[in-house]
Formats: sequence, C-alpha cells, structure tokens
Amino acid sequence: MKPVPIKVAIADDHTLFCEGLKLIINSRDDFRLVLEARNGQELLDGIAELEAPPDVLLLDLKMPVKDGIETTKELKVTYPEIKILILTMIDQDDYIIHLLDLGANGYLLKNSSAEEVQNAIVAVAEKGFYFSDYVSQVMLSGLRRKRASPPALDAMTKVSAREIEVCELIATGLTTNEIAERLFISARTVESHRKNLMEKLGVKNTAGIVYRALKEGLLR
Amino acid sequence: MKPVPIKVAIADDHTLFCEGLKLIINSRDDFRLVLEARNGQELLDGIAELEAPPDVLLLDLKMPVKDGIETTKELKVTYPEIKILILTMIDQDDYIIHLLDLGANGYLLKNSSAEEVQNAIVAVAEKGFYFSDYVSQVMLSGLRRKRASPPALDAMTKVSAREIEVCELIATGLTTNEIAERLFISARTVESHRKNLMEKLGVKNTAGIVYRALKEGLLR
DNA sequence: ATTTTCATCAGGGTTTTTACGGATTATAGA
DNA sequence: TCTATAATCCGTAAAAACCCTGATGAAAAT
Repeated sequence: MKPVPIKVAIADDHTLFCEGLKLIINSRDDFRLVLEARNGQELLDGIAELEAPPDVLLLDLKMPVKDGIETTKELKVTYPEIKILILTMIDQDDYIIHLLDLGANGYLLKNSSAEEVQNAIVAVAEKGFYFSDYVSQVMLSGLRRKRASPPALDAMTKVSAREIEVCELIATGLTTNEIAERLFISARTVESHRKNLMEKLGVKNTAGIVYRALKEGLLR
Repeated sequence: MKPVPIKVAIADDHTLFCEGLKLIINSRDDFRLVLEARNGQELLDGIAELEAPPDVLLLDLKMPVKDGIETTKELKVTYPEIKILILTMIDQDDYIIHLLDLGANGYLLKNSSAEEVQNAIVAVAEKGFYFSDYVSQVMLSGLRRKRASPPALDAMTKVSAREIEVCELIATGLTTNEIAERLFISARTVESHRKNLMEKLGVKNTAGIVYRALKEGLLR
C-alpha cells in the first residue's frame, strides 16, 4: 500500500525545528523528503533543480530573505500543483485567512504533535486541504469578528430596505440621476437616501458609504 | 461516561428526513431528543416552553414560516449558548459563509452518514464547532473565489503602490484635499491618482473605486 | 390615538468630483 | 538605449455631490 511515496519539501530557518520535522517525515516510508531549505529563495531555487516538484511543502511563515507569504504567492504561479502547508506559531492568527486566500492548502501549528503533522501531510496530499481544529476555530472567529463589531448590528437594523437598495446602486457606480431614473423617483429623494445613509453609517461621503456598507455586510 | 446526555432539538419540515434524524439520535443514550419542530417559529415557541434549552440544534435551512437564517439570527440573541448545526443540501454553498457569520456552529450535509451526524453533534457540543471536509472545502474555495476572478489579478498587478495608498484614504472617506495634505502632495496629484484608479478598475466614479477595490481584494 | 419612521419631494447654496487635455521627472524593463 | 510606466503637477468648465432647511402622506409602532 505504498507504491508512490509522498514527496515532501521543508522550508524553515529554524534548524532545530527542521530536524524534528525531518525525523517525523523519515519515520514513515510513505513519505520522502526531497528538499530542505532555510528560506524562500533557497526553496524556489531548490525546486527548480529537482527532477520532479514535491507534492507537499511545509512552509514556515517567518523566514529571512523571502517569507512564507511571498513564497506562497510565487509558488502558486509556477507550481500550482504543489500543496502548501503553512507552519505557524499560535500568535499569528491574522495571517491565516489571508494566506488561505493566496492559495495555501493548510495550516499547521508549530507545536503540533508528530501524529498531527503526519495526518496533515497525508490529508493535504490526498484531499488538497487540511484544517486543524484550532485553525477552524480561528477561521470561524475571524469570520464572525467582521460582523460582531457594534456598528454592524446598529446599521443592519436601522438602515431601511429602500436605503439599502439605493446603497447598492451607489456602490455599482451609478450617479444620483441614474439611480433616480432606475427607481422612478426624483433625484432629490435619492439624495435624501444618500444623506440618511451617511448619517446612519457615520460617514461623510459616498466613498465612505460604500466602504462601510461592505464592511458591515449591508452589501455583498 | 454518560452522566449528562446532550439535549438535541430538531427543526425540519421534511418529515421523512426528520424521522431518520430521530432514529439516529435515539440510537445513542448520550443524546436526548428534547424538541422537534416543523419550522422556525414552532421551534422558538417550543424552546420557550422547555425547562432547559437544548444543547445542540439541528436546523434545516429551508423551512416555511421562518427559515434557518432568520431562526439562527433570533436564537443567537436569546439563547447564545445553543449550538446550531445547519442542515443543508449540497447546492446551497453560498449560504455557508454567510451563516457561519451569523453564529451557526457547524454545517451538516443532508446526505451525511449516521455516523457523521453523531460525530457532528458531539463535536459541536464539546468543541463548539464542526466542519465536515466538504464544508471546509467550500469555505476554502469560497475564500479563494474572491481573488480568483480575472479582473482581480489584473488590478492587483497594474495598480501601483501609491495608487493603492490613495485608494485606501479615499475609502476611509477622506476628501481629495485631506488626502493631499496627508500625503504631502498636491490635490491635483491625488485627482490624477483617482482618475487612474477609475480607469484601471473600470469604473466611473469614486463610489465605484471603493466597491471594486474591496471586491478585488485591493483593500481590506 | 398618537408618535415615529419611511419614502417622497423641494429651494438655494457650497464644495467636490469628473472630463478634457496636457506636461515633467525618474526609474525600471526590453 | 529606448520605451513604458509611475508619480508628480496644472487649467478650465461642467456635473455631481454635499449642506441646511423644511414638508407631506402612509405605514408601523406604541
């Protein structure tokens, strides 16, 4: 049940940690370590020299020369098929969503158990993604944070349906007159709605309305 | 190892499906079904009559009278401690992120196995959240979709750093003169940047810039 | 029954944005 | 080196947005 081993690459400047990873990987004969780099640049160069690119890459977030974010961006262009598992400390929550956005396939805490690392590698290689419980939780709370802010609820409840309608058209880039025509109302009325929107959203111009509305989830 | 059973409530108008769920729940003695409703309103009324609210709620997304979204919103206000597992069909991807946003604790596909349902109930009761592989995948692709759109890359690559800087300030609601002061450049220059932004983002006014920029991920 | 909110409209005035059509420097890429 | 692009700047005039004030009927809430 191990015809083709999973080719794994590591990029981490933290030597001790790297050694640990190597042990974990070498302890299984369905994994094969094909590359080890101390920064993003070294990694990119290394991959270019391999006959076949790795299947899974364990990528440290903080590295000198070229960090995990930059490396992910570039790798996903040249080698989109490589699955990227980001290695991170607990205190780097903010990056998670951003990085998944960039094309990372999973997130792994640096204090994960050997077993969890192995599971993650297999999952990412086979299913194309891996989320630890912790990461799921962060994603969830990250999503919630956006709307949990006090102004959100206020705005949601106080802004009328008609105002949201106008708001949508404003965001689309229509001018007052165009909106008026489309809604069969006078331009004055549209101006009133806009004025009220500015008040309710606590901003002072149209750009602010659009920004706020999107932030508060009033618009999608 | 079963001192306190998990109190489960169901809200689903699909009778047959409901029966199946009941079987699954009753088959384990660490679960107890405390309420069964055919729509959101019936559920809310039912919960009010219970001595103690349920721990976990299996909530159908599509229901008459009051759907899953409305119900989730209201429940999270009055009973924030109830863990909500949304039941859904495969083709309702779009709601997932939106609902998690509203406070749902997990997502369950209606064609899940009995085992998966049980796992989900336990996970949600104990850890406060549950993501099936499928849902994780949707969340991931949902996140990616935002930046994967063709204009995104174009915009990202073509819009200069300075322009993004100006763009941020525009979104904040600053006027041209205020931006000029802040960046120590002439108002005319700011106008030029704005003009270029409009061109590059393919919009015709400031509101459009903000909308586009947020959509394309140029701004956060 | 009364109050509040919504959606509608308006006058009159100021400020900002937008459209049009340039120009100069500096720098990075082919 | 030549070229393209970024970043800076300007004039004029029209269009749109913004500010302040005030009004009306309908619907919803109290």
